Amino acid sequence: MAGTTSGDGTVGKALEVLDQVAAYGKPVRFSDLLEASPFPKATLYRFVQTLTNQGMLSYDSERHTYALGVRLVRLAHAAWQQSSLAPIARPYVDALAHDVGETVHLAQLDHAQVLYVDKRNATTPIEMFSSAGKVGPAYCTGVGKAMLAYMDGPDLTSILDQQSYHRFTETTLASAEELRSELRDIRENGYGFDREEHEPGIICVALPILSDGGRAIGALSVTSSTDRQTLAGLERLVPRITEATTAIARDAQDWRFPDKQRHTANAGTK
Amino acid sequence: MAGTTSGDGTVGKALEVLDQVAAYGKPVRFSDLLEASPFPKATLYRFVQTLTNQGMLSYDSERHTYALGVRLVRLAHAAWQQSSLAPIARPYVDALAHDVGETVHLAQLDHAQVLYVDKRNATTPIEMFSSAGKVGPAYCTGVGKAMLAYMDGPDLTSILDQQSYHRFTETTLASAEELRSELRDIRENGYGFDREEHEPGIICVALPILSDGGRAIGALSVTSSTDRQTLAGLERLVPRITEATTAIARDAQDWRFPDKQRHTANAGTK
DNA sequence: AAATGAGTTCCATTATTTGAAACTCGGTTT
DNA sequence: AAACCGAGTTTCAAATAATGGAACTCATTT
Repeated sequence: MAGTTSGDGTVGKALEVLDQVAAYGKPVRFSDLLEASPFPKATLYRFVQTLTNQGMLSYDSERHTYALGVRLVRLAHAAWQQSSLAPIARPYVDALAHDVGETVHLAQLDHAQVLYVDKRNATTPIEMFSSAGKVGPAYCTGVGKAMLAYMDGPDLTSILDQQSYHRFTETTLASAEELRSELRDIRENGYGFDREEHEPGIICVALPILSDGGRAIGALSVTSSTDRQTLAGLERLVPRITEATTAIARDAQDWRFPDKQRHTANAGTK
Repeated sequence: MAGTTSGDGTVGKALEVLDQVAAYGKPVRFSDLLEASPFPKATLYRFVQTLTNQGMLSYDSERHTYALGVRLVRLAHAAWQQSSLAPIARPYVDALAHDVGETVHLAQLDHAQVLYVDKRNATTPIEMFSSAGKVGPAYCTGVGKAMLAYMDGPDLTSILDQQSYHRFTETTLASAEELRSELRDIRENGYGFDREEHEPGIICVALPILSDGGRAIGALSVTSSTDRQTLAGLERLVPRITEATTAIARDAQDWRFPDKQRHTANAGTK
């Protein structure tokens, strides 16, 4: 009991402090932190000290401010490599982006949100963390819907319940019912669209990346604007995108679980 | 006393587990972790549970494996924005890379190591996390030496003591004494070179990014190969790079500490 | 010179962590 | 089929580490 937010003992509380610093968005003084914190001064002080010792926070002794530390960056780098599809998918995403000449997104599901883990844009060369690491809504993005389409039961229900269903545009699917019906269509077709549901003028086609077990372990989308493209035009890219998603799925299976191979039902297709 | 590695109570130990998972490099089973861990089974078990609850680890229930969690990626995204020079430096790094047509690195010091926080390469467009988040040795890289050159006293000594002084190449400075002498030169000139000290055939020129207080808050380097460039050729780029470093230093001052402005001695140079 | 306030330390109390051992549960061996 | 095995999970009294009210520094303000 005594649950503030997390409930997971000391470690949970310390991590809460990390989030607080992250939420502040810029280097933060101790007193600012104290104000926004549920912990008494001495306690918070010790947390901040520990986290700083550990490299999770960095302390600027000139300004007396704390910021998120570089150890996080190192850990995130490792997280990337081992728990995201990005390193596996890279060559395929590169090739796909090159071939289609449009923006390509690689995303995974993080609880009820979409986490973008990679992005390739034909024109602007790089966006670093600013795109990777970003989160977005699941219910009104192509990649989000493509992944949700391959879930069911209580898992899906729980996620659908957590969506905000904010009506960003005219076409936003703003209820769980509409969304469920859309998800059925997507599952039938094997791909789905974003019909300006999140941003006016922005459309995309998205495909899930499916594990052998049929779970969506990620999704790939090609995004464009209504100026340049039509939904039909994007739909013509589906075969090309499918090449990428199946290749990524295959490699993910091999790489992440090289020893324990599964009852590979669908092997040998080409 | 009782010092395993960190010593910072429960939080330190939990973070140690995170590092362990990171070091493993791929999804890891509980028993593998247990083998490599100084903690008894029940203790480790609770840590892993807590970290999973907290989203710092993710658990794959099909394979019974743990991997670094996505919360890290989100936190790192924030760390980037607030505690690295990357977002501030971006436009200048872009412009510099474009002008010089060579690879540009932006780095910061993380304890005794160099942490690369951004990279721009004229030819290949993107490398995402694979470059950002990477760490390298301080004593034999251009950026590392450029930053060390602006440290002194016990801080410097402590860092010099932590270097491995592995002799990567013929020209590697393989002792603290040689390095100290080199650092003096760099401080005098305001810039330094990597004379194939880390990798044969790879040379670079590096400049520190200096705060008003004269501390090196980062470094910028232009890297090339002996095939294409000479040290003298790189040296000719120093004025152009200086433009970038001073601009970044100025913006860093303004952005990170917008309220408390310093006695800006060097303002108005175009 | 006194007062303020941010940041830091102290220390007895209290709650949490600790870890050996016991248990559960799939799967394998006899 | 019964016994076994090993990975993973839970239990609980003892030990340890976290807690936070209050006192203290030290720089800045009035």
